[in-house]
Amino acid sequence: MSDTPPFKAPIGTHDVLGAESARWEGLIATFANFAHRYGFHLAITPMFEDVGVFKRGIGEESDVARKEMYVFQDRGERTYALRPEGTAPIVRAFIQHNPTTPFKAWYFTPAFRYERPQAGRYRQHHQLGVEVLGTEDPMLDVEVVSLAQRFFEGIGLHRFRLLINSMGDAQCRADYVVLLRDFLAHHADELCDEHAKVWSENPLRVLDCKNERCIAVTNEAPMLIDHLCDACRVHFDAVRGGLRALGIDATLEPRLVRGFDYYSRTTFEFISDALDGAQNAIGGGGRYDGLVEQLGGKPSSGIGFGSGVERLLLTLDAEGIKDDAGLRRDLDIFLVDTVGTDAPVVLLDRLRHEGYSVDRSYDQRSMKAQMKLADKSGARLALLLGPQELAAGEVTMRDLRSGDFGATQDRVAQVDLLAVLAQRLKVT
RNA sequence: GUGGGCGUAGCUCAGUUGGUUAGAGCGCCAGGUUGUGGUCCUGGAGGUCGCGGGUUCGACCCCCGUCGCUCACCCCA
Repeated sequence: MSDTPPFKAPIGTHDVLGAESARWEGLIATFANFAHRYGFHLAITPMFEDVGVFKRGIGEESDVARKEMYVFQDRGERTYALRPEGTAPIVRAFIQHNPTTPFKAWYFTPAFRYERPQAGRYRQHHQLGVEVLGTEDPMLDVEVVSLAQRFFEGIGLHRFRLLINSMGDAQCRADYVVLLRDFLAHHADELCDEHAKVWSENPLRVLDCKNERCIAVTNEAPMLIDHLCDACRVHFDAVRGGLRALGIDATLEPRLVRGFDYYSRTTFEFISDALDGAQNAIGGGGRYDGLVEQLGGKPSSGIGFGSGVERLLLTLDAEGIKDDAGLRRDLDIFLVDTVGTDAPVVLLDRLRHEGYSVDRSYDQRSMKAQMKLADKSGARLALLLGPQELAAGEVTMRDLRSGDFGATQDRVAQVDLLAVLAQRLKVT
């Protein structure tokens, strides 16, 4: 025994094991399935990038870039950052490889931000998301938003809302910010303590401040949605029209201003009404028509969506959804072995080769103990292989889910086993 | 970075105004006769009471520090 304290997972991180990881598998598999249906392929990019990828991408002034990134130097003195979000790396890869467009990628990735952890917020969290690069067709906005919507519905969520807004393009947003800045300058002393000082640095931030005083001021402020240029207006109308055609209810929220600088035109956020904390956004995204150029590529538009896995799980709990889209994985078969020869391992190999999920117990436990394990495993069937069966070339097949205590078990000849299993395990 | 709450078995917690061998439920292990689960019964293993210091004849309990967890602000997923 050592007298040093045991190691623990770093602050704000957590291990996902056992029953919890089964839920993760379910969510990820479901998302992958939806992404494939919408024509996306999986993109895997490095967990760390040149720090500039993120600084230039999300904006040097953003909180994330300023104080939340995990930045480090490798032995070659290169400065890297652990990815704080999923979009910039995909865009960097898009520029580097110049694929044909539209380039549609989905991802599952950890994201790292140095923040104080709290409910639904971690230093390492995980996101599921999609990105589409290379076209500004508003139908893509509709597809991305509807993919998110259908995914949330698919995992069983009910109590959530979709908020949508347009941030305009570089030109009309800049024109609007002049208006807003001018307006705020006349009301600076009425803002909340925080924004009274810093409103000038990023006037848009004031719009989504939850403080009553800021809200009172901004209620009278000009809104970007009323100052879009014609092109942005037409684009946004097309997006909203498309969503309406799909029966997806998107509430216009002129105050919706997302944190990263790269957003333009369509922005959206999914809010859960089941989460009562401040961390109630279960997903969000938008268009980033300037980002590719920002990172050194040819002007090219893009749109994406991301959702936090931990927060989705929290939301499923809050809504009382136990089944997680029916993706719990239980064993098909648990093998009980009291012979202690090679026969059981050979049988396991055969069954697994056939595609069944099979487990067994180890360390020569009593049959009673093995049956308890079989029960806990959730397996549908127990196969018993003991001296009697071995001698007769049979196995005993016992149904573990037959509700009553009546023993529904049969002896099956080993030569017939696969055929019988196919029958028994086929229909659920 | 700032502030509140909490740290007792693997988990959820109890622990009387500080008093001697620290408890429960669940979980885990083993039994309940002759190879069989889910209910039930019996027994068992398992705790430096987060860590360090202080007060005291005596501290799980009081004080200080520290680390960790948690919740909130900020921002986001």
